[in-house]
Amino acid sequence: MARTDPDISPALPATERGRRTRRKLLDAATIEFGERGFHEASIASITQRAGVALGSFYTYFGSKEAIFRDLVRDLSDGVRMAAAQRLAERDLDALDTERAALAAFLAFAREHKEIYRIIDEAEFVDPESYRDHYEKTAERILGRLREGATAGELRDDLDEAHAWAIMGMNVFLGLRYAVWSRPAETAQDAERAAQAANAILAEGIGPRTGSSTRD
Amino acid sequence: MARTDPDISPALPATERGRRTRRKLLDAATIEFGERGFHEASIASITQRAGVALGSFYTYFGSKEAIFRDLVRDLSDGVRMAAAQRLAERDLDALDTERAALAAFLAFAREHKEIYRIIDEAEFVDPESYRDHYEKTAERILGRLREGATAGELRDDLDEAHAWAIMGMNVFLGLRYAVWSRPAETAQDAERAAQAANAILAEGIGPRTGSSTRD
DNA sequence: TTGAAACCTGAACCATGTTTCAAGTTACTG
DNA sequence: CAGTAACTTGAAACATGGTTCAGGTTTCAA
Repeated sequence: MARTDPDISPALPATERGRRTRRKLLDAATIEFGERGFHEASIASITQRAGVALGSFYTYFGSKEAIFRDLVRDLSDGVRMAAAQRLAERDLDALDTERAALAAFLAFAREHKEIYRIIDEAEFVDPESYRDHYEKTAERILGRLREGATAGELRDDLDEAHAWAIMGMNVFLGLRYAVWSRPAETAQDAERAAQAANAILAEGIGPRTGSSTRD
Repeated sequence: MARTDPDISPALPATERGRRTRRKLLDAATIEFGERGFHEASIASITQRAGVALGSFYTYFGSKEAIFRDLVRDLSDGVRMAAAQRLAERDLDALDTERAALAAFLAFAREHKEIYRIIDEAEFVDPESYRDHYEKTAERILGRLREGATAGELRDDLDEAHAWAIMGMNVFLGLRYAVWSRPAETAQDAERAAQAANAILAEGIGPRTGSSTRD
C-alpha cells in the first residue's frame, strides 16, 4: 500500500541527514552516469560511490529513471543559473554578450564534460527534460536578442529561429572544442572557435565588405 | 570455436536470400530503434517485424550493439549521399548552396525523424560512428566553404570552426522545426527557419547596414 | 542426384542488475 | 527518557531480454 510510483521519486527528505544522503546519491549519480552513460550505469555502483547501502537508494528515488530525471533537472537549473549570473556581472553590448555567453559555456563545458553528456542523453532517457532544457535556453537567448534589438545593437527581426540557430552553433562548438577537445587542443582553440562564431554573428560569412575592423 | 565476436557482425551473406533477410532485419531495426530507442528496443521485436525467427538474427549480427553500429553507418552514408546528390543537381552560388543544403536537410528530417533519432542516440551507443558522422559532415561543409571562398563568394578566413558552427545551426533547426515540429507548424515554418539561418550567414545579426536588399 | 554450405527455427538458457523487504539504528519530540 | 518517525542496511527475489544451440530446410554447384 502507498507503494511509491517507480516513475516518481518519494517526497523530499524531512531531516538534515536525509538531505545529505540524497545529495550524496545525486553527486555519485552525476559521476556514474557521466562516466558510463545511463545504460551502463548501475544503481549498485551509484550507492557504492555514495557510500550508502543499496536499499537506501529507494528511500529517495523511485527508480533508475527517476534519479536520472531528478538529476537532469538539477543540472539544467544549475547550468542556466551559473550562466545567467556570469553574464549579469559585466554589462556588455549585445554582440559581446553573445560572445561572452559562448566563451563561458565552452570554458564550463571543458571542466564539466559529464554534465553535458548527461543532459544530452536525456534526449533518450527523459525527453521531456531535454526539450525543456533547450527550450528554456532558447528563450533566454531570444530574450537577449530582443534586448539587443531594442538597444539598436541588433537587427529588429530576430525571432525564435535565430535563437535556435545560435544555440545550435554554441552546442556544436561545445561538442567539438570542449567535450571532444583533442589532447593537442588548448583553451585557446576554444577561444578561437568562439571568435569564429562571433564573426558569423557580426558579419556573416559573405566576402569582406571592407568594414572589417569596426562599425 | 570460431565463435563470432559479439562486437562484430559475421561476414556479409553469401547468397541473395541471405542479403534479403539481412536487409529485412536492418529495415525492421530502423523502425524499432527509431520508435523505442536502443534501450527499449528488443531483438525479439526486430525479428518479429522482419518476419524472421529470433535465432536468425545472430546469423547476420553479432549482438544488439553490432546491428545498431551497422545501422548507423548505413544511415549515415545514405544521408550524406542523398544530400550530396541533391546539391550536385543544381549549380548555386555559395550562400544559396548553404540555404539549399539546410532546406533539403529540414525536408528530409521531417520525413525521416527516426533516422536522426538513431544517429543522435549513437552518441551513447556507438560514439565512434557518431563522431565519424559529424566529422565527415563538417568536412563536407568546410569543403563547400573553401570553394565559395575561392570563387570570391565567401570570406577567405573560414575554417573548421565555422563549419561546425554552421552544422550546429542546421542540426538544432532540424531538431526544432523538423523532429519536434508542432502540429500547427508546417513546412513553411521550416522554410522560414532556413531563411533565418541564411540571413545570419549572409549578414550576421547586427543592425541593418542599409545593404539589406542586395550586394 | 547428391553433398555440403548457407540459411532458418524457436524453445530454453542464463547473466545482469533492478527492486523488495524485514530487521535494525538514529535522532527528534513531548 | 520513552516513543515514534525518519532513515539505514544488504541479502534475496525477481524480471527481463540477450544469446545459444541442436535440429531442420533451402539452395546450388559438381
